[in-house]
Amino acid sequence: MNKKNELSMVEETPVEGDTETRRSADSSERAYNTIRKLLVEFKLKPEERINEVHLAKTLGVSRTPIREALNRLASEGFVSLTPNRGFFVRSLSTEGLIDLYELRSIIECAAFRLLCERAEDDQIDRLRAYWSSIVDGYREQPADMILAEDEGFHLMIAELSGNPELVNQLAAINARIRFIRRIQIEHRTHDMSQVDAHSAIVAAAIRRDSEGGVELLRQHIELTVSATQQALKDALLRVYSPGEPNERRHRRRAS
Amino acid sequence: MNKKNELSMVEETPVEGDTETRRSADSSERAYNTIRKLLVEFKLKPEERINEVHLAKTLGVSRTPIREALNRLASEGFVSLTPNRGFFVRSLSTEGLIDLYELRSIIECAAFRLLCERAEDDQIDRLRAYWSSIVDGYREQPADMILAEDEGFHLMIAELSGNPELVNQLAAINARIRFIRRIQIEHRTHDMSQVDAHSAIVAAAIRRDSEGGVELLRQHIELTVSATQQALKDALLRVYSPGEPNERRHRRRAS
DNA sequence: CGTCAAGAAAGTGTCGACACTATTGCGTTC
DNA sequence: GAACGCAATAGTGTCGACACTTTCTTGACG
Repeated sequence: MNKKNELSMVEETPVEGDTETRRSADSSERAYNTIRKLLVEFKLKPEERINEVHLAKTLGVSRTPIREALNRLASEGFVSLTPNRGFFVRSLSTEGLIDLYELRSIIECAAFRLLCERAEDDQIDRLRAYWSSIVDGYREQPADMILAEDEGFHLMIAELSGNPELVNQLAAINARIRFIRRIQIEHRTHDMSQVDAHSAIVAAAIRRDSEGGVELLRQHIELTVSATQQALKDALLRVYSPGEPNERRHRRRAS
Repeated sequence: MNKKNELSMVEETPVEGDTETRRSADSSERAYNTIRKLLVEFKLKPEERINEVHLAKTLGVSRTPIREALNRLASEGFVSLTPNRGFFVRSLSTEGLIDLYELRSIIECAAFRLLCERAEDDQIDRLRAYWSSIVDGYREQPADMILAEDEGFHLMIAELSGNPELVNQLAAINARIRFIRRIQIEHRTHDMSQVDAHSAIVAAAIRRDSEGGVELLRQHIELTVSATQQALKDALLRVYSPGEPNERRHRRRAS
């Protein structure tokens, strides 16, 4: 069997240098983070069946924490579970992504409205301060940094809505679209417009211009979507790169 | 042997009558459903620590499926996980509930707008047909039935938005507030208004009156919230009722 | 009497093993 | 040589066991 697979490039050290049977801190949590990263980076490919034993060996743990992680990832929509057949990587169509962005837009716009209604002045000022603290040199950051700061900005809006459920939802959505956002950011197609948009949104928040801010947000996100669609095509192309056979597709008997 | 504690009133038969070592169909799934029901019905009380071994014995399975179920329930917000200390039943404050309803309102209103924009005429007609098929005798149904039909109605709106993510979100939210909705429905405080509201919403959908329908929905849900707050108080009262001793859960040998 | 420490008990986190199910591969039949 | 079993293989679902951590108990000390 070939398959000294491409997964081994994971930076997680399989086993710590400790001869005794000392268990590592929290296998389940580490497994969760690692697998999620694999999914996010397309190391595990859409539609692919996930082999638990294989993964367990790669991460140097037993199947138990792997399964716990996969269960969590399943309820978060990263993978799906078919009884007696195992976990499969969620398929990622363009549609699916658009749906997610639409959901994100809904959540964020609603959050902004609530922010305008409810947030204290000093909270809004914290938003302003946060953004102005990172706006300088925003473009020059590495992609991961930009991504984190952008997510932070939008999450802060959700927080200022005063509804923690909105924060949770947005965080979950972010996690699911992060991989493609990173790709998109690396393209750097519309950097400045993003910076401007954030500033404009802050301004709208300060004057508590609910409808104006919502419109800005909507456009901001919509702009991202169209840029993202192109990025997605590139990504998919890269994933299913012609070099790889990648064809042991699972067919259950077609009736 | 069996301690016959209060959990055993769960209808789940611990072990199937099969002499051979045949495993039951899907322990994990059954555990998930059972535990969720326990949570929904306050058999497991807010803030309470969940004892895995105990639960495992009660359901007649090992801890593995229990833990898988709990992990799922954790990502769905039913329970929380503290490392090395285990799972705890999510505390349920009135605020938390209001936040959830607010989220629900956001999702549903957005779904209705999308429905007005995108749904085909025959889809909307299916909504109308579904509602008119159950509107007769709606009041006379048992609470569980009403609940299911009401959820079905609202889910259908989400489906007609064309965005499956909205359906997922709404379904998840429904699961989390179901327990209190049932209690509220048993109170039967505003039956007719609910029936009327649904009919009015259908009418708005038919004439694709986006804003009108949204307003109806918002009011409909808001009405539910206020009715629910009272129901919640009753429920909490019942849970922590002084009448029931109910305190030998994990009180091992009182000295 | 309160408080603190050490030991006991209870409980979680992970493991390796094994039963059961799905899939693959091979030989047989038409 | 395609379709159909049927055995071999691979992989998931669940279990009981045990190491490690937290919580409770007990008893010495102030």
